[in-house]
Amino acid sequence: MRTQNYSRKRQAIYELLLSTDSHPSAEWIYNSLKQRYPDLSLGTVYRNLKLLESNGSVKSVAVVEGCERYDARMSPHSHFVCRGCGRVLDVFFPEELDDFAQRAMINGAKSVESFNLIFYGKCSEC
Amino acid sequence: MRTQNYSRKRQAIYELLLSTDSHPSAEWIYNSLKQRYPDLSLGTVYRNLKLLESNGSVKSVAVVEGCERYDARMSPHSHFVCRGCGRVLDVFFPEELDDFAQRAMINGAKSVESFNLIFYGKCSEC
DNA sequence: TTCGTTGCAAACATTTTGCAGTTTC
DNA sequence: GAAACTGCAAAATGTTTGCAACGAA
Repeated sequence: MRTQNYSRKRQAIYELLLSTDSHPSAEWIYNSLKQRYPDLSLGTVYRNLKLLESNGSVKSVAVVEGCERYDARMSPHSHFVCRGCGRVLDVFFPEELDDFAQRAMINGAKSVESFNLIFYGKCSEC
Repeated sequence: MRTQNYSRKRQAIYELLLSTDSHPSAEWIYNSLKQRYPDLSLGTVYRNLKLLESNGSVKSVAVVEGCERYDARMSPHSHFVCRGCGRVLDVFFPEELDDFAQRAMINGAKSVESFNLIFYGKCSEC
């Protein structure tokens, strides 16, 4: 990871992600911060999301309708994606799943670093 | 699903997907079939993949480096994506996972139709 | 004859990038 | 002052779509 300076906008993006559980897209973040930072640009949001991701500060949790969705909650959990409205909800799974993941037979894999579990269906408002 | 005619190219796309376990992208399919069908167009591949998917004949199993990857093997299993080369491997999980999926606590979901489990890591050739 | 299918190219939408100016340290 | 960061706009990318011609039933 390359050394990085402090950046007020990066900080704001990160804090916004920490403060919401809506698993926002870059665009959503951009629109949310645009009022407070009128000179914010979408490119900056994208660049900082990538940077925060490579940091391990945030994660891309799903791609919904072509848009990457991010989460700053880094504790192990998974997600539910509503096929109706695209909402992304947190799903907490029993610890057994982590064990399970270790035991999964994966022929041809040298190392397994992570996994991503996504449920699909309809949310209660759709 | 709208009524559909026989189409030689759709058939070829489907059979190609059945015959490989490489979980190809639209582009890969296009290049593979281009020799046999010199007038094949990429749009046709995309259209038919969507159609086969809405059919339930194939599935999109992952997005790797921005490309949708497809599978015609419809029995329940999941996938391993190599972070080095983008290879997609089949992963067969014990039935317990299906049970587990039923039990996952999903607040805010009305119905859960499916789930998708993807492992990430390095394959044995990377 | 009807309507599904196709090639082609243009359109699209999201994301990335080059550059010149600004900020951080 | 060096290197990181940013806005802007252009470019790149993967995918979708409109249309006129073609093919299947």
